[in-house]
Amino acid sequence: MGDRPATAARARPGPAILELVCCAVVDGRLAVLTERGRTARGGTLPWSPLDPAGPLDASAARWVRGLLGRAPGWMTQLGAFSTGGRHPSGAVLTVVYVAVVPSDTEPPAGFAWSPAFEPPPLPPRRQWVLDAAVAGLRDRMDLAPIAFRMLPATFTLSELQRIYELLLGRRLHKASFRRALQAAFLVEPTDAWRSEGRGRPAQLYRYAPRKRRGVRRPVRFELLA
Amino acid sequence: MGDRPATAARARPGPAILELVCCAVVDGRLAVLTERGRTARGGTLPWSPLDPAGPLDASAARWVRGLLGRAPGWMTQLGAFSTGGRHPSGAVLTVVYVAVVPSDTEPPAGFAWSPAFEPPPLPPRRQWVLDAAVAGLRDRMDLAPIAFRMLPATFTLSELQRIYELLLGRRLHKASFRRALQAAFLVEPTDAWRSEGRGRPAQLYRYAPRKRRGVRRPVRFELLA
DNA sequence: GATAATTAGTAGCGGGCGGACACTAAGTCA
DNA sequence: TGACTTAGTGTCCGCCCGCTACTAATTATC
Repeated sequence: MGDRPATAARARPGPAILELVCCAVVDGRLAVLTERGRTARGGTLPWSPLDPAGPLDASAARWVRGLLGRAPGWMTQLGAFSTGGRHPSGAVLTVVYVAVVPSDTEPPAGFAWSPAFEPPPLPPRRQWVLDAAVAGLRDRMDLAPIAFRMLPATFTLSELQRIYELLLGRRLHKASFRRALQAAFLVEPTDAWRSEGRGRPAQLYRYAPRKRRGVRRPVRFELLA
Repeated sequence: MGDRPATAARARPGPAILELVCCAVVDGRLAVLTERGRTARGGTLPWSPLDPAGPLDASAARWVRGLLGRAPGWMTQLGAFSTGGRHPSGAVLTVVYVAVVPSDTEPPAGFAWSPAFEPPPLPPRRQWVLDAAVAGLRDRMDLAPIAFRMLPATFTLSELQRIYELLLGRRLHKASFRRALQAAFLVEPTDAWRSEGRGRPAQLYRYAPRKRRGVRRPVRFELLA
């Protein structure tokens, strides 16, 4: 297995595609963009043939921007996976990207928001990719402004906290959440307030991160295995 | 192994390859496995044509095991990148894997350990991949037993701490490091001691993680951007 | 209107963790 | 024998994080 063929053409794989897990919070639940009624075995995720010219991230960004009609709030590559030869496109290799968009993003024609935690029946490989994508969001949300990009330009701190709770899958304590947020210099208050249903109106904030260079985490051993 | 015509690459994605960033601690420095004298523009990383059958992780694991003569201590996929059409194989897509092996691993014929932080001249894309790989190790070493798998079966706690310091790029405090390690139930002492040069002999430990279910991290906002 | 209910936001307490210093232990080297 | 080097531990202290309890401001209900 360590040998190389005389010509690269021998092991030439079939075409590769891009696949997108696009997440948003819709109706208070985490939702993912799916193409409906695509195959008998279940829905598909948005996909596109891969443009091999230029950086992959740039190609993916262009495609997603065209698909959604707007640039995603945040996007990253999840990884490459073999399709097992079962993807409708005939591709054997798929590079999966994960994106988040604000709640008010309209799904493109032919697509719909599906609940990420009770999605419509998906083929096992795509279900696995979806789970991995949500886990990837959860793992990175303390290093990248993922939650902030799932919100409009101004938002209440309760809305922000709800996004964190949805992605983390557990309740958070209000006071602790706000204290940590304040210490991180990530948001600044606006002079606007919003009254939503019952209860006291909430102040609106905007995402305005300050410098904060060189925050060194303590070493932690959190491996469970 | 000449370049593939640009038209063929544009018509459909050309072949893809696997590329490996294999790290170890050699002579007290972080080292990466490189193939020497491969091209005039600089060294290359180990690579192989991609086997499109079966899961990518399994294909990569088989290849790396054959290359090194032993299974890597730990391995994960870093991501997929376009080569810019400049890889000697003619591939336009490369899937990069990162692996770590213990210090006593002999480089295969034609390969050598190069210092990861002052590597031989590498083409810019490969240099970028190498940097991203080291950063990936640093980011994941508190969630995966990366440091432990760069050591032999038994090791001293000072050796373990030195691996953390190399990957994190900063000194750690001995007492704090051991306290956190103890609290995580990751190692157990053996009854062997090792005297290395001057100073008091150090007790040898082995990696023996215990259960530790459900350690919930506090929410932290560490995004700098 | 008065009162309850609901949501927003803050104050303060207490435990635990992590960084620092200081110390002991046990070997090598002159 | 004493200086030096490395291993390993005890302890203090400040800060972070979770919790409880409180105030503030609006809507719903009678």
